[in-house]
Amino acid sequence: MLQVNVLRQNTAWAKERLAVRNFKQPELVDEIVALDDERKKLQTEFDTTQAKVNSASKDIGKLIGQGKKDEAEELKANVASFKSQITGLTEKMAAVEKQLQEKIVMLPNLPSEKVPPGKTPEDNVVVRSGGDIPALYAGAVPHWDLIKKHNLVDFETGAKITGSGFPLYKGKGAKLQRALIQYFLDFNTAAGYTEFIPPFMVNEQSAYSTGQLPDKEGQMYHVTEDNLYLIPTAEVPVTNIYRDEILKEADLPLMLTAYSPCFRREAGSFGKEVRGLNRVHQFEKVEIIQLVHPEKSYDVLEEMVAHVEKLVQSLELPYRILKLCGGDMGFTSALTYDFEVYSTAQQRWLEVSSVSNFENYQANRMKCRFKDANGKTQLVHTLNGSSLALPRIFASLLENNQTEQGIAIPVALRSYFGADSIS
RNA sequence: GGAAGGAUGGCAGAGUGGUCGAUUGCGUCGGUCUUGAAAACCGAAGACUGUCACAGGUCCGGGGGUUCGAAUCCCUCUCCUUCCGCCA
Repeated sequence: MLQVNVLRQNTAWAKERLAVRNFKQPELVDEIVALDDERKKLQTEFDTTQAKVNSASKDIGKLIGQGKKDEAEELKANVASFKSQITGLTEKMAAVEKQLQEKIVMLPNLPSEKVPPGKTPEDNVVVRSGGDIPALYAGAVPHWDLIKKHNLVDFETGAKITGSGFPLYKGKGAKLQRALIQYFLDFNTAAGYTEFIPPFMVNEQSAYSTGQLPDKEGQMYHVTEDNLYLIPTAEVPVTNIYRDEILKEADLPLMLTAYSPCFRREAGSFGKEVRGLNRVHQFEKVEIIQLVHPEKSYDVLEEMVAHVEKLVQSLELPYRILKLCGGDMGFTSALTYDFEVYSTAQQRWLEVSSVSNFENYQANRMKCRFKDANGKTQLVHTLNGSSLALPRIFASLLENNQTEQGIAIPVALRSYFGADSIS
């Protein structure tokens, strides 16, 4: 969440920034500042009253020690009036704090100055592209047909076991999936990331810290019996490793990577959008996460984009990198780059990675800080990105590499997959 | 699931109603000494809030209660450890 002090000191600027993402309630900023002022006023009042009680209590202790029972009793009577004031103030403060909290979590992150204006995905800006779109042979088909032909994924049985959107990978399909995961993790750890396998369910607090709650409640599967959520991305458990921690400046940057299945309810899409592996309820993903010094986060964002770009290049896929416009950015992000690969048989771009700088938005919710050179505690900046999401990579590999003989496996993957092709 | 015992500052570990925000040890950071380091000695270090700066307030797993006063007593929740049961 945003820091109230920042809003107080830069109210006009904050509203301007929120307008970039077409945020509809700029008046919330004023309301939040006003509530915080009210909170401070009550707090001061509370503190001075409490101070009186504290000093009286000390005096009572001394008087009893000296055997002056009567004087002690007199003081006790005085304290009683303060107590009722304190009770009233406590109630008021709790009410104000509750309102403040409710409103401040409704504010999304402030977009960075680098975010292009715009409302829809059409307004995203292509910053780079690479790889060649292959010329497919006449009989080329979309990945769902290739999957059938080579018996790689069984959607129907997945639907029988669980429901639609829960693919059952089998045979070479399962092997390819495993090869990709292994390759991605090796690629990330070689670049200095430490590998984790996190819990696949998180509690409320963790989901709240990274911003899935309270905003995107419906996106996650919720196990009500134990009040746990199935993770929509490894970002949630892995970022939360450092919740409520005060790190040393020398610890930064922390570079973390993790494989996990991801569970998303994603209601509302239909048709081509969700055909095959384009959009599913359970998918695999390898994530990279960094916790960094605030001054470095934008450089690190570019590094992470370059890292993912190298990975995509090594898979020999045609890709482009988009800088997301204000209207298309996630709630907690300050700047996001999306990676898309071209799915040649479907003739459409598929998002395979999203790399974001959250600045201190998540860190403020998580209370993740570090001690700087002057001994001051500051919030860290957090970043994350997919490196990479599996299903669409899987789909585009099949589509782009299909020939009349079968499906060619990119060189980088061959030792992991154990073969040059699927035929 | 049953039984018992725990949760205190970076770590270990005292503290069972009043000068305890907390003894001590280790670790950390300064300084002295040293060519440098180690050792030794001296000293400094918690977090949050708040203030121009002080002051003040809050924090001993979370929440609630008793009391003039709670790390300390009571209730409750969570987590951990050990034993039993079950189990990949």
